[in-house]
Amino acid sequence: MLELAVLGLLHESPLHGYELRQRLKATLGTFRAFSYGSLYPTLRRMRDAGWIAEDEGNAEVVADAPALTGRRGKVVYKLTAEGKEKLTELLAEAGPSAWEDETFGVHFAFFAQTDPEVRVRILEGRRSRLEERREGVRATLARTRARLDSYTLQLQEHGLESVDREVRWLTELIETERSKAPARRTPSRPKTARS
Amino acid sequence: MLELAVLGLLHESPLHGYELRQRLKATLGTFRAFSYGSLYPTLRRMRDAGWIAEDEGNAEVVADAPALTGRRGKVVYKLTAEGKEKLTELLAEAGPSAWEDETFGVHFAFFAQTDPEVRVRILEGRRSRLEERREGVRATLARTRARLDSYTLQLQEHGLESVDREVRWLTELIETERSKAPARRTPSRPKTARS
DNA sequence: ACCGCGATGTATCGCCGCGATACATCGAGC
DNA sequence: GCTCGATGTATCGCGGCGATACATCGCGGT
Repeated sequence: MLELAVLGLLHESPLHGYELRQRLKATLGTFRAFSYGSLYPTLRRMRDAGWIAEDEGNAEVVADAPALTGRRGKVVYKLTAEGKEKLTELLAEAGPSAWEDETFGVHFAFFAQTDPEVRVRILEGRRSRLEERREGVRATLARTRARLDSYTLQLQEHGLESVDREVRWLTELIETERSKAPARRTPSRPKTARS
Repeated sequence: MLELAVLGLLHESPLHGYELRQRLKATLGTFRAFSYGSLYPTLRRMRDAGWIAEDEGNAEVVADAPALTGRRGKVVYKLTAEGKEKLTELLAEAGPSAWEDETFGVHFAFFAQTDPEVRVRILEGRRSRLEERREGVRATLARTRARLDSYTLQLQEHGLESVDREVRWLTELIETERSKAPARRTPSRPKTARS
């Protein structure tokens, strides 16, 4: 969700749309771009919801250009108290919504602001989500393999390897995360064998 | 685009929505799912455009259940002549639209039905698209690296590696493709499949 | 003999995000 | 003096998604 990303970014410092977009690119990299076609409407929505406020102050810049049709100046946004609250709430979210394809990366990008326990739960959730998908695809593939041409097959196998790779990455991250944290009475099973 | 996938699948045999969805899963695997929320509206659109036709014939099944509200039977779709034409047209598409993230996989899945020269051009286009993105992200990363926390950094680097991996995959495929084809000379005029 | 459940099957709704496009300002370099 | 690319705000249509609703069918369990 773009909202979390905007909240997370604005938590560091007030920004205007264009900067927000640059920061989004710098923060999410290959993972996601977020076009203006998403950004501006989202900003509007968030402002209407009261999570962010437009920080006027560059109004003088406008002064020298009088009655120009829709003269627009920079619009700087900053977090409101409700916005901070919402951010905290979203950051604490560790359920399914946080391990979806599109969402996970955003949550991960703001892990520095996330509670360590929540981090592990998101990581594990994401991993099982991926493992489920992998098994589903593997099952289907086993059933239909014979009927598929070589290109389709290669696509499937490449995809499966990609998923595998991400699972391995997540496993590493989980281990690092666990070793960083003082071995708190682990509520989840220490070494869940194969899933 | 879902349309290409549907056309490609129906080219093999007539199918109804549910089967189409199963085939979609079996064909695209991890790459994409395509929910019913996309499928049915698309089917409607394609029918209205005249690319596919509803193959009635299971109407008798309905007979024994008289005035049931919205009694629905299977709706089998098959390709029309225009649909076949459209499929040929889409399969010949080798321009930017074919190397987009969401589109590429669908094109690839139907490579068996695609002209060998077009295959190579799609593969190469996809690869440069990915390389461009990678360089862009690398540049941004070099500029901002110092300011990023370790999680953001890890996300970026994982993403970069994924892109790298796909580039390598594509390179292999291109080589295989070239060695399969009798080393034809530089394609007669790029035809620049703009659009 | 009955029931429930999961697979089969069609369909819609609201939301989100994308790419394209338009418009406007500004500094740098030719 | 001019164009060009970066900075900047904004909208539009559309394609896809997840959730949801509804209906039928065959199977296994009790």
